[in-house]
Amino acid sequence: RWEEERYPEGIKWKFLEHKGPVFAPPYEPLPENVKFYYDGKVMKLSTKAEEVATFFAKMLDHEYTTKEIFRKNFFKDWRKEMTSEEKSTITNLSKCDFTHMSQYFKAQTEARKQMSKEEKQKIKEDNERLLKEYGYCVMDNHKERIANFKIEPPGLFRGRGNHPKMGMLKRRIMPEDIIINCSKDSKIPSPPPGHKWKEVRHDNKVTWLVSWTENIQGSIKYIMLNPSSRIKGEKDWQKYETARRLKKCVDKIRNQYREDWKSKEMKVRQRAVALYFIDKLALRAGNEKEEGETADTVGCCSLRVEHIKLHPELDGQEYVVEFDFLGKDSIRYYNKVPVEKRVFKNLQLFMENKQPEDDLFDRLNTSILNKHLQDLMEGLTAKVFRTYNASITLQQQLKELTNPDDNIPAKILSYNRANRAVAILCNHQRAPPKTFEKSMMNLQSKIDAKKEQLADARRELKSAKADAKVRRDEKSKKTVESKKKAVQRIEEQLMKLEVQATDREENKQIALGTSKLNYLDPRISVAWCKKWGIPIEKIYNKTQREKFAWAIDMAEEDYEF
DNA sequence: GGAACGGACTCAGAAACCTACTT
DNA sequence: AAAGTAGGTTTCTGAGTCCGTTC
Repeated sequence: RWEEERYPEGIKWKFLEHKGPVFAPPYEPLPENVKFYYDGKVMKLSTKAEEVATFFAKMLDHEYTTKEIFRKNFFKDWRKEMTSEEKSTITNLSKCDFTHMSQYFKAQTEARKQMSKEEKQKIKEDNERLLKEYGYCVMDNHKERIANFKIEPPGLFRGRGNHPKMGMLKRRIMPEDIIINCSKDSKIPSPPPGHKWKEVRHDNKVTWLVSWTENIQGSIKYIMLNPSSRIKGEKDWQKYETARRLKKCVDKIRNQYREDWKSKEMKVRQRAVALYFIDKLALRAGNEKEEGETADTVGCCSLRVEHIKLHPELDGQEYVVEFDFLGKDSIRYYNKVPVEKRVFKNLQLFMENKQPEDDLFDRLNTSILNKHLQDLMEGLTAKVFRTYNASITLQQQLKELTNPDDNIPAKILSYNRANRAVAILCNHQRAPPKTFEKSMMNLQSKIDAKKEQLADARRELKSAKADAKVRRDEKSKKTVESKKKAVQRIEEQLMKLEVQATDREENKQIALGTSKLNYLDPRISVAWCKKWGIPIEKIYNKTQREKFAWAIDMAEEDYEF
């Protein structure tokens, strides 16, 4: 039971043994008959140049490949892989014809789909073997699942949003790039034959097993454990405990920042207004980013003047702030929020004599803000507000929306609605599924069919009743009963379908997964299930139940966040 | 102090994959 | 009964937060 184990400060484990990473399969050159054309003429590429060309060919249908920056970055990196002859011939990407290669890959995909059962079974078994050998490690006394034991294969970098580095070549990771972390007394994983690890270290103050430096941003990538592991679960639990501590002092903090709106110091005022946004709107902290290295996105502290508009009055409301900016993953945040007069006046002050591209909070950054929060409560940082507000919203919404008389599907709809309220708060959006319209129509026709079926069943019941009135025998009574049951059953089915339709419609552009997995104290959901007799499987699938195992056996129906 | 940087960890949506149901 | 589809699940890897160190 991991909940009971304790480690000295900063120590993450005592024993760690694993098999090291699985490398991407080596490049397989294209068959002779698959051609690349330059300027209308067949051209045989060197293996290295060909490999990079296939990365582009595989993405040909994606709109990425039409973007100027993507093409420019790709072409620059591709040329680095070319022989000098290739370099002198291939000077213009627009003259490159990858369509034959692209068709070949499509055919391959198709062929994979068409494989016989036996072939598919064999692949499945191979994967299982790989998972069994490399997918687990031993950390202290537990065998634990590893999250990502496969090294990322080479390919073209695809950032999110308008990323300046899109299209750049993500190089192949070799054993010589890899740092292994494990305990001294474990069996140290061996590198592939003929290769060496970059380094083997024994650092039990960190949780990762393998790391390497990626070539696009120069950042470090890690292999770590699965969410079901002790080390992740314990951390997750701690996160929610910190948020619960915030619950106890949030009123005090709110009073404090409201006072600070009046401060003589500009820095304090900015801090207080920013904190108000973080608290009220669940904005992210907003670290500074290096210009030109990433997409231009912001969070609270990095908001610029151009990201907000002030409306002294809008649609009958006073002091409205209109937010419009790109947040994490270049997801747009758009919101019109009535705020307190003091906040509004402060914002006007902060914006005075500034250009649109100037920082709104020019005296503030996340480090200043977090230092202040640390003084208000131990372990408090900006992101704790997101966790706190998400979880408390779920709890509140569940209380408000759950109708004790509802059946299980209707209660689950209520749960999803509560979940949705949180996703909206946290601005968790998704692109509407490509098949959305169609699937909605299918569902509607199912509903129509069910309605007809219900009408039929009701007619039959009516005539059975009439019949029974005349005959007054046991047999016709029984018929009435069974027809009644049929009507009830169909009504229930119809209701289920309608609930499904509502749920899906409301969920069109909302992503529930992120909040469910990362922001909602799972004990709230577990308690709710227990209270209303909802099977936990209706709320959490298998993976989620594994991740939240700690909460499932911890929480009783009276759990309060 | 505070900026710059490296490092380690959480959180993010898209895409690939799988499976159960239809046709 | 094979093939096609829809929708849920898993994988993938990029994008944040936050902390410690150094100058």
